[in-house]
Amino acid sequence: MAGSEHPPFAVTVDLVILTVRSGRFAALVVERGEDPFHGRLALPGGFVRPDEDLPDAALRELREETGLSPSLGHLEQLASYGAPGRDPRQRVVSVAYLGLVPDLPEPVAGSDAASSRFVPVDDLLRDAGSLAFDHGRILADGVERARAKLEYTSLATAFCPDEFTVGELRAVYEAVWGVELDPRNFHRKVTGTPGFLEPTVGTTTRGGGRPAQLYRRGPTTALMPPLLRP
Amino acid sequence: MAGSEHPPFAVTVDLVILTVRSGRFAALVVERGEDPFHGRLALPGGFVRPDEDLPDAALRELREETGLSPSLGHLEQLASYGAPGRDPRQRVVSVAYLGLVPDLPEPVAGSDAASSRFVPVDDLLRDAGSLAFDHGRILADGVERARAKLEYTSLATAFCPDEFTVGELRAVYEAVWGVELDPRNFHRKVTGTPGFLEPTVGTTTRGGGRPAQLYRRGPTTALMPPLLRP
DNA sequence: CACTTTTATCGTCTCTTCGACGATAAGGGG
DNA sequence: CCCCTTATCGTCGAAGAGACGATAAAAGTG
Repeated sequence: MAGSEHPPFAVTVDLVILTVRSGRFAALVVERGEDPFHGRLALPGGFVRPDEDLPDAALRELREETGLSPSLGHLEQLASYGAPGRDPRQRVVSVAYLGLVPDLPEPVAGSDAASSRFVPVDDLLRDAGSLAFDHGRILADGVERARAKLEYTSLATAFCPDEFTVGELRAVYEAVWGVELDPRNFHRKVTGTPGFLEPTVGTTTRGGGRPAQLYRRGPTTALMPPLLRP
Repeated sequence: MAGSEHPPFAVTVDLVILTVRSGRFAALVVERGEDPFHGRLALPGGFVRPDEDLPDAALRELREETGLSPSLGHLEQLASYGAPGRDPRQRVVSVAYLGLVPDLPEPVAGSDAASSRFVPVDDLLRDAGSLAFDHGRILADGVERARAKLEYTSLATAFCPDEFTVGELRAVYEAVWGVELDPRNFHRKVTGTPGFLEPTVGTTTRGGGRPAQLYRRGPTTALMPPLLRP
């Protein structure tokens, strides 16, 4: 409001990058190479540049830390965290972004953090303090947001490759929610929601059993009615 | 990430304070008394102090601008906005908060902004640019969040006084969503959801017609199944 | 006071959707 | 060929939602 001088703040972006990897819901973390929290795990992130928009900073950090572009997947703002003392060095307000990416060969370690890797969220959240700063809370918020959005959006497909089967999509839901879903009811629901899945010409038999129809993401983003957690 | 010097940022909070006032969904705005945007309407807000947490800054601004404490009502973080150039004076990252308050006698004009008042959101959103800075977008985001949360939470009661009738609650939904709801189905839904409403001893006849049972907020926060917009 | 208007509250009917689960289809491995 | 695995289709019963009729209880009006 006032035109007076403002206090000094640093602004960073932190990234909650989630994927499903061999049946486990996992988040991307880096090992810190300096104090504070030297050697501890942390979310990837970094300072916003003077003339950079917040989503651009998030995309840049994602690219730097993982070599990923979220063209595959999804990136959205999660929340901001600015408690005094959350960074012992200075006052930092961090804008967290939530990204969902398909299972990748390897999180191609970029320049910033050669030590980046995916770790199951259960392990990271088991005890608060396994992550540096307040990253445990940020991760928990991101995980809950992702779990909630699977219910009423088609975002689960962001965890899948370009083409996928209903069974693979179900495995995403089961890993993210940590539950088992009835294959028959799940199949009815996702194939019966117009615009959720678009069948392709191919079928596949990866995974054994009867060959399954391959699908691609459809144009629908909102699931109405939703697919509720049991 | 790096310990190098950070660029200069200012951090502010902006408030989207919503209420339902004589049947209209309205937001609190102030008239700016200085450049830029002198004389234009804007959301209340201000700079975060050096040792102040973000929610504390939001509560302080709310109190300063309206004399309100959100003990009645609800306050949650909405999103952050930090595009370069959104404030022509300097680089500002603003953390927006969403507040829901019951209808008040008058938005007791505080010290900062004697000109604060509630204006129907339709009027404010009709043309982008009716609000200063990017406050039109922030308001739109807050309005959409409020509309969505009425579906699957009991937050509509935050717009009501301590005791209220089912009809008054329905009027909240109708004003926020801009639709008409069937009084019978609505009554069945809200009284049939355990923990949503707790009956009190009294009844009232304000508004004419048959006297109505008075209710208080119940402990339930999540509406399951939700009350969907028509 | 009889009558109309207004709002509240209770019920009924139908349709959709969901969860549980049976049945069949179509691959691979022995 | 038999078995195991996964995919896909169907059926049944219960729950919830929208449409809407019916009754209740006040205030206003002649």
